[in-house]
Amino acid sequence: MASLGDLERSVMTLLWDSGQKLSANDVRDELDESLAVTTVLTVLSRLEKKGMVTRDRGSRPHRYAASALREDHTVEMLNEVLGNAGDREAVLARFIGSVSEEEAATLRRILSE
Amino acid sequence: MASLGDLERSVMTLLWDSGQKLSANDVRDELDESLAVTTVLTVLSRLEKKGMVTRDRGSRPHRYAASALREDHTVEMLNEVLGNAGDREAVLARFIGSVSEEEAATLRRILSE
DNA sequence: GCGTTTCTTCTACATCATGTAGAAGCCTGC
DNA sequence: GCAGGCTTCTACATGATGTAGAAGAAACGC
Repeated sequence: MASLGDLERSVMTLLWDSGQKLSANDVRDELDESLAVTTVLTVLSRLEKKGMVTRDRGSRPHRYAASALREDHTVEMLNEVLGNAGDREAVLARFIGSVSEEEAATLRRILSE
Repeated sequence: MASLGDLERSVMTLLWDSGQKLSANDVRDELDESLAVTTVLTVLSRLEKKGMVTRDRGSRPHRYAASALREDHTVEMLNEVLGNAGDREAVLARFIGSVSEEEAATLRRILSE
């Protein structure tokens, strides 16, 4: 569902990182001066349709902001991947095995709370 | 990289579940009688190119098998998602929070080994 | 060996997502 | 009311995927 193209992802990353409402021009300037503003607007519209950004139509340059936390979106993606997984537990087991010792420690800490 | 279309995913699921080398006809029969065999062959070729299946050219109807365990593929996908995640730890923390109590227990067990 | 049947490969097309942007329409401040 | 900035519409190219016919290759029965 919420899979993103490269430019879409760049835009989302910017919105997530900035945590602000940005206009299409802001986005263009931060991302790539050479992009046409209409290109950015198209992408923002598509992201809005996907429910990834909200648009403030009240202010004159419309302003856009990420509609969900980046972490929440990522978790959604993770669950989507796991949804096509067959044996969820087996996958998690294997995933844990692929994780660094620090992360394992973090996970242990979180799980013990 | 290894993202799959619907038909591709169906084929992989079949190959993973069967654990056998299957011919294009086998796949067609199991999946959807109404599919043309050439369609299945095209998909299998594409999957081969993506490195998802191996083809046994020795036997006459060529036979195809999944080239990796389903779990390994899923873990790969998970890591791909996490690669675009920003703060990995934050995501994992949030993910753990979204998991059922049974799964949390399983994770604890795995982590304590 | 040869024709018939079966498989594979090539080629092709439709559709959809995405990147890209011009053209035209719409407001707003002046 | 009008110029300049914004938005919306429309459009096109590319690549992935689903779909499959046509043609070429190989094997099997005889």
